[in-house]
Amino acid sequence: MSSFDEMDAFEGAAQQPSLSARAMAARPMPYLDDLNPAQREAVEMLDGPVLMLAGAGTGKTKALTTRIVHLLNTHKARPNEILAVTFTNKAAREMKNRVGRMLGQPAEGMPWLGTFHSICVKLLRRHAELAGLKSNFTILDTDDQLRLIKQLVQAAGIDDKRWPARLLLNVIDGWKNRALTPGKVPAADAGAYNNKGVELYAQYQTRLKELNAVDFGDLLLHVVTIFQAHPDVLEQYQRWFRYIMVDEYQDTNVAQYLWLRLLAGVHKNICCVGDDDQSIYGWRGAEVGNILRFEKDFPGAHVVRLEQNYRSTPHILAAASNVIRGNADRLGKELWTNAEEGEKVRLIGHWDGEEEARWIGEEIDAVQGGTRGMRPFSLDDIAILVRASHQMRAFEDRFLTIGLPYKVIGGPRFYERLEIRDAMAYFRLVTSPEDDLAFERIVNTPKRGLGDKAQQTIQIAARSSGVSLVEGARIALDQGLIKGKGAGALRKLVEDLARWRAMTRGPVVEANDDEVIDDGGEPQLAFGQPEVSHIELAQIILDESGYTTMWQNTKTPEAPGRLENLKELVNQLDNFENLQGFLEHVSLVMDNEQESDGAKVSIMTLHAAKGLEFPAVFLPGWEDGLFPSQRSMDESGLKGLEEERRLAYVGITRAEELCTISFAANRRVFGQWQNSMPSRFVDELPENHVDVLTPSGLYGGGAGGVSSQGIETRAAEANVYNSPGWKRLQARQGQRGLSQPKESRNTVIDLNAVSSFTLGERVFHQKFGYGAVIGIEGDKLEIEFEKAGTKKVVAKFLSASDDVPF
DNA sequence: AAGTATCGAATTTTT
DNA sequence: TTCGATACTT
Repeated sequence: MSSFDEMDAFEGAAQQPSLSARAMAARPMPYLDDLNPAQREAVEMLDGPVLMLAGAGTGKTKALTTRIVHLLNTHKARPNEILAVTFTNKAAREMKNRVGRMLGQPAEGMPWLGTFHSICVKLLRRHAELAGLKSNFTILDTDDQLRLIKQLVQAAGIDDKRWPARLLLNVIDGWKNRALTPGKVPAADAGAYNNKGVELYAQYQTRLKELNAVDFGDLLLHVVTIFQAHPDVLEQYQRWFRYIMVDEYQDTNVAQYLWLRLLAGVHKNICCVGDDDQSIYGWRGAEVGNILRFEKDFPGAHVVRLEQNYRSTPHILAAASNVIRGNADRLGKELWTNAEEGEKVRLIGHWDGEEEARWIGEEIDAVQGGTRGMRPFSLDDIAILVRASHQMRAFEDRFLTIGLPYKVIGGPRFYERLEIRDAMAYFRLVTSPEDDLAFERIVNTPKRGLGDKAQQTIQIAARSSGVSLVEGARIALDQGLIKGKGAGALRKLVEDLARWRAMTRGPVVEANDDEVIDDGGEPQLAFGQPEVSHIELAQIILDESGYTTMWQNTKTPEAPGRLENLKELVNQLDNFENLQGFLEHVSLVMDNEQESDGAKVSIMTLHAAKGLEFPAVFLPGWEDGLFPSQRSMDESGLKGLEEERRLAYVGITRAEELCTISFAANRRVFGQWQNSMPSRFVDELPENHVDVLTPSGLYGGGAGGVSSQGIETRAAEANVYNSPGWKRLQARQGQRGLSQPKESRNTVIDLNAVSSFTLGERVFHQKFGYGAVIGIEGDKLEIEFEKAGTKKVVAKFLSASDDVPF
């Protein structure tokens, strides 16, 4: 499969000539009139290297998509000759949609628009043998990776107390990000991980090959390695991709950079879009240097700056600009806007983290109601952006108490949840019985009485015969090596797996999709097997394996949710032809946007907020040590601080109309009280664009200046009042303030909530679990939870415990 | 092999 | 404080 004629047909471009035909027909270029001069320049400069420096909110996606349309319209390239790379599936999807909309038809004919990883999977499946793999290799998730590495560490006799496997994983990932194969790791770095780093890395790679598996880093690393070792293969692609476009270039790592350079080697038509000021993934291997060096890397490069901002008010932009000015290594950009003045950025200090959460809760109410002299905001318009996810908790607790609907964005994602991974491991094992990692994951889940010893026996049996673990288990059973109740359970498991597998071969396949990848598997018709759809099969697997039962018998508060998720997983299968297609999809597309009903405040990390925008943004926790993060500064020094500053910049520029920054003098960290100084970034806010608010409470509001002097006063105060007695007093005052003035809550909630619970009733709460009602105050109930202690909660979030399935 | 206790650690996480 | 992993107990 190396000729490009085949490639052409394979990718579906030939079957869909209509796209290019249509583009050809579209003579006029009205889309160009929608652009400002800078955008237009970026769109029309099609040939040669181009760096599009696009500040926050300057319409870079628009420019990027228009550029693609323009390429097609001017016949510079056919849809399948354009390589357009993004980092996230979401970005890829959006681009695809927008291009499709502009062309007036779905952009299905662009097979090479996707994430780095999904494109690399395509390439690697084609040339797998050049990397010592079969083209149906599996892609491991972090869980699998870690399990594998742990085994190697153990085998090497390393004390994983002192040298956690997790650390080695990070080291290896780091090398892969830098495109370093074991042989290429520089001597200076080889000392990592107790001097065994490189050795274990090599072993790990060997093991992956044995398993016919790759990790995320490998997807790029293998492709780069193949390109470097096989110039003929590289050249085909170099010639094929006439135009290359890259989104979020500031986030590329070395491997991605090399990949791009190699591919752009012939035509040199590469257009990178990015913003050096928004590089916040350095800790993950991203190299700001890539974007800073662009003009050197690609001689004759044109740099276009997109500086007109369509998102935020001048005050917000001024605040952001002033903060980011503190960074040294910048390409330089100044955002401007035609927007109305609007509100100044608001700054407020609080006594402690709880008060901060309380204040923000009240402020959201005010902003929502249209007080503050602004238009009323919907809860969907409001976001709280934190530096570290543990900060979210204070807000969740507070919002739960006052009944403010919220959603946490970017927590553990659907496919990363324990129960989903378990279920997927079963599916994996059914579609590919040689998937040892999947087997290890579920042999004893649910409990089958197969402990360490039994599993070791299986390992040995498998290894001595050179077969998969499933086969090894069969052998071990036949030889009577496994005893006790485990034997029966294991036999059942092995037989079940075979039986389920037989069911997958039912006459289900209707191969018509344009992306069918022939993995060499032979679709056979099996006779005598019941005809079941993959959806039914999935359900059968979960039921017959006892996995569903296991959760039904679990009486922890989260069990019902897990069962829900499993149901949702089975529903998802509807979108796929078969289990295999589903698994392939999931390994790369880990996101699953669940639409929620009703408007909700969003809570997320600053990292998760990149690329998003909200009319009103709250930025809490601006304290030195927390933000900028102490660890970041300790580990990466000035570089770390600058990345933190970019994070501040990203945070501020998410806001369209209202941006509120806050900090607290005291915060409970790991159960210990700590006091802290306001963030140094607070000092970098420009005074004439900032309104300093005074906290509403009686305490903690003494100082109010933005100057560092005022700040020091505050810190001193904090020390004085840091005694336990004071804190108890504050806590009590806080409690009183809580129940008195706040009765102006959503009446909707009140109506159906008030009388539905009685004293002493047993109830269930999504987050806190089971408990009993010990007090009622309107729609707020005091609940004594079995696990979580006594809490005040709004009735809306409770259900009578009988509702909950066991 | 499974349940319980104890100890230790706790940024950020696009794929 | 809470989570998780490990070690010890039954």
